[in-house]
Amino acid sequence: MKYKPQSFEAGWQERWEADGAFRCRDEIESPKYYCLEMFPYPSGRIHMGHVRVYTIGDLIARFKRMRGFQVLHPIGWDAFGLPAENAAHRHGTHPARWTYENIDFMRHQLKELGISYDWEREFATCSPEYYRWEQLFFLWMIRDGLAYRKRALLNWCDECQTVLANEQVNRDGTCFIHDQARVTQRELDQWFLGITKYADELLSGHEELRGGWPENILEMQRNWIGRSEGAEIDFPLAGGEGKITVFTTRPDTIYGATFMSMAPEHPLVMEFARKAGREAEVRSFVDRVAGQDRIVRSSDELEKEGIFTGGYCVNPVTGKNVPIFAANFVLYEYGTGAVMAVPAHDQRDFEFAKKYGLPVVVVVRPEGEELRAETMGAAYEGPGLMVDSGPFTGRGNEEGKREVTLHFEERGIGRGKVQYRLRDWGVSRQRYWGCPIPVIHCGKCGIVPVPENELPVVLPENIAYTREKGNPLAALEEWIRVSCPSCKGPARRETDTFDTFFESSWYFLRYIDPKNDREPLDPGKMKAWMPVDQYVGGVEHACMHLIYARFFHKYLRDRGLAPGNEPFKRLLSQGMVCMATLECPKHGWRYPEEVEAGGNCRQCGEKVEVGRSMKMSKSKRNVVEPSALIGKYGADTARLFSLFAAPPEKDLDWSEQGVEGGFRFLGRVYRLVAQRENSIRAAGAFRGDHGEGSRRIRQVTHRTLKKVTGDVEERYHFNTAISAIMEMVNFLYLVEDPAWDSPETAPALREAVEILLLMLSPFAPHISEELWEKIGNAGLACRQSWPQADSEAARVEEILVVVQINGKLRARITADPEADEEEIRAKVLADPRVREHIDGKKMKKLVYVPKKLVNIVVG
RNA sequence: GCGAGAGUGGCGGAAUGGCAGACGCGCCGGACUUAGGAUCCGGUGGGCAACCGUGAGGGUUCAACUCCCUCCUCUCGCACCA
Repeated sequence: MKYKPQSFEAGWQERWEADGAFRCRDEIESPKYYCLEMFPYPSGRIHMGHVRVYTIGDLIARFKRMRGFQVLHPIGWDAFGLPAENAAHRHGTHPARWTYENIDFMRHQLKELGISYDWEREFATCSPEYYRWEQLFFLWMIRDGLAYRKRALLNWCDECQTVLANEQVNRDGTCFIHDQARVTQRELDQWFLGITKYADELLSGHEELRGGWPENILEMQRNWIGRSEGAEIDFPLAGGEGKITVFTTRPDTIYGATFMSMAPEHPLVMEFARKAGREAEVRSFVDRVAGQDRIVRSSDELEKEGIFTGGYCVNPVTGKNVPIFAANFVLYEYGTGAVMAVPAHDQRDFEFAKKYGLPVVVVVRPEGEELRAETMGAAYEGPGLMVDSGPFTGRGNEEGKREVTLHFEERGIGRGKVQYRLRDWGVSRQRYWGCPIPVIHCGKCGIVPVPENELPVVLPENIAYTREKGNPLAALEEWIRVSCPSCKGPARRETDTFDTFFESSWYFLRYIDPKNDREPLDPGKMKAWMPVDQYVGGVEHACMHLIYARFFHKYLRDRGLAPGNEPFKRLLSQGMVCMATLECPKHGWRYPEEVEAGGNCRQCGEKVEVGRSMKMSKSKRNVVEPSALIGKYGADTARLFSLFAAPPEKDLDWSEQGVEGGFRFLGRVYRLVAQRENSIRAAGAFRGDHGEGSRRIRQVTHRTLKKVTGDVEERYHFNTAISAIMEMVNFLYLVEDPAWDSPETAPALREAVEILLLMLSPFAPHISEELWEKIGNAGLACRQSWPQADSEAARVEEILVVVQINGKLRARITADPEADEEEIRAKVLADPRVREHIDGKKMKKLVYVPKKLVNIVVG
């Protein structure tokens, strides 16, 4: 009679597989439902974050299946990426082998959790059968002018002889492997995708997503795309040819532009310095700033710094010469990399001007107030009237923005411009373990796309990991040397590979048609199955992945492959899994198993300090191994606790004791049913009430069913759904023994248990199957229809009305559910506790909230 | 600095503007038992009480955890967005 999940969970997993319970046919036979969780990077083993996201997705998938939908619930592997190469360097394992071994292990772990995937659709993005198609997409993008080449600055480590990701650069600007090596900026030709062409649509698409996506994610994307309206203005160079174009959102302040700031990386900076003989000092400033970590450079703490380049340009409206500075806060990647500085009306410029003694000229003043440059303690960034602005003086500054821009357009020295913060997507990576970029470099013809019929360009896997430095592909001469598809002369393959976000930008489409070897995607199937009805994943992908995937989908839509404008109808972004940290004064972070029950370090016996709950991470050792957890409590407990401990979008605090509670609850369910097994089997189907006991049981059953259905379907409040099920179980435990065998109540109890097991099935599927079978049912529980709540049975015979006097709770009365206001009012006023509070006082008001509350205001 | 969130018992958390603390953990008590760290049953915000209690202070309302304003603290994201 003991609940031993280890004795039956694996058996049910085999049964599901054998029955093809989660296989999804291509042909749609009932309303489709596409439930997708963000696919994992095969890092080695799954962690609690995975358990959480896949459990949430599985709950939804299983629920929708029982609701009669044809559910597509696939899984695969985001299998290209840096860690595989790092592992190769560290342990000498080939990235391919490392990756496929990890996949095998993690697949096993996911199966152990009992997630209801259609495994027939599984793929790894590192297989040529997958990536060949994105090579094709890329060729289309080149043809459509969406993919183009541009020089871009990258982190370069001389020791590694390769480009580093931002995360591989230490804070102090050194390499993560060679902490003596200074990371420098190097300009390389890179492939870019013109995502900014879709910037406006990515923004306006939010209208379609509103309601289905969390508002905070949309907000984050909005800020990421960062549309701003302003103007480009040309500043001629003083005493020479050429001009510098700036972007500004404040063309109305042009008369106050007293200097110009440029990004230190801007090529013109050194040019000015050379001409002015200031090369040495400017070079040292530029090197220092460029070497700074990006985070450091963008930090608020960073003091605004700059250096005079030696160059001047001319303010086009005042005609005055303005000095050009290189400044650490100007970003090369945004706008034109140069900013007109208006110290009176921009705080950064103000601080900069004060520091370097540059003139401050007021050109906008708040209405009805004076503003004097000499007495200003900070920039005035608010609205007002334009002053000292030539013909625009006296104009409101909002109006001025438009008129100044118009004026420039007429003179041909400026133009209105919408600028995005979003930048085009650089997809080139100088790495081995990625999808080869299918182009060939020919000395004569330049860049030549690999002909479509020669795809895929297969990533050669027969490489030895002896080479320590650089991209191993670059050393594979036999692979690199090809003849030019165009002139047949000698040429060389591109050795860069794609950013791995490329793979994750369309995998959700490929799941619909994973085996197609004639074309990337069958448009008919796409039309039938897209969009993804529910996408589940972490908030860390709010901007990059989710914007790239939306962009890709829009591009494929334009190519006629993907239907609709948006790929993900609903998004659930789940919170992090956190756990308290344990810190030994001698040994630092401790794993839970490194600490004795009494709270002392196993190694030294010192008292271990229990720290606040933080995101689970190996480095802090505050982790729980899913497999260990499943081994001890079973998959159902792991799942149940993940869903019960917090609502999905909030962070979840892991607690071993909480897990125990979940296990105990499932044990209670198990014993409740297993102990009554024979009685339940013997009971007939429910055919109508037989008295008060039966009615009461059915009332609880159907009220619970109603609540659980609503919580899962409408509110996505899985934790409260579970607590409702717990209440129902508590109730069933209080049912007296004879009732289980009495013909009056047994059928209602049988119905209660069946509904209980079906409700539990998406949360804790294994125990539900086990008990479902135990009470004599043949088919799989997960294939049953979600039960229908009988609202007649759920009806209560009495309602509780709360009585407040002056807003304070003073009494409770019960009434007939059909009672009208008159009856309830009379009943309330007759209540002795109410009389006590109102007698002798003047009744000013009586508020009646139907069937719920009466509030009497007395004076 | 900007942006997004969150502050409710000892803990995780409940509560369409309508009984604050459902459910679970922990703790306390009881039953069963040779035994209990199993199981079952019950109790459990503070205060002797009137009452007081949802980060602090204001406001709106018959009624505020919930709406509005000011502030504090914490978490997350960020590319100083000109």
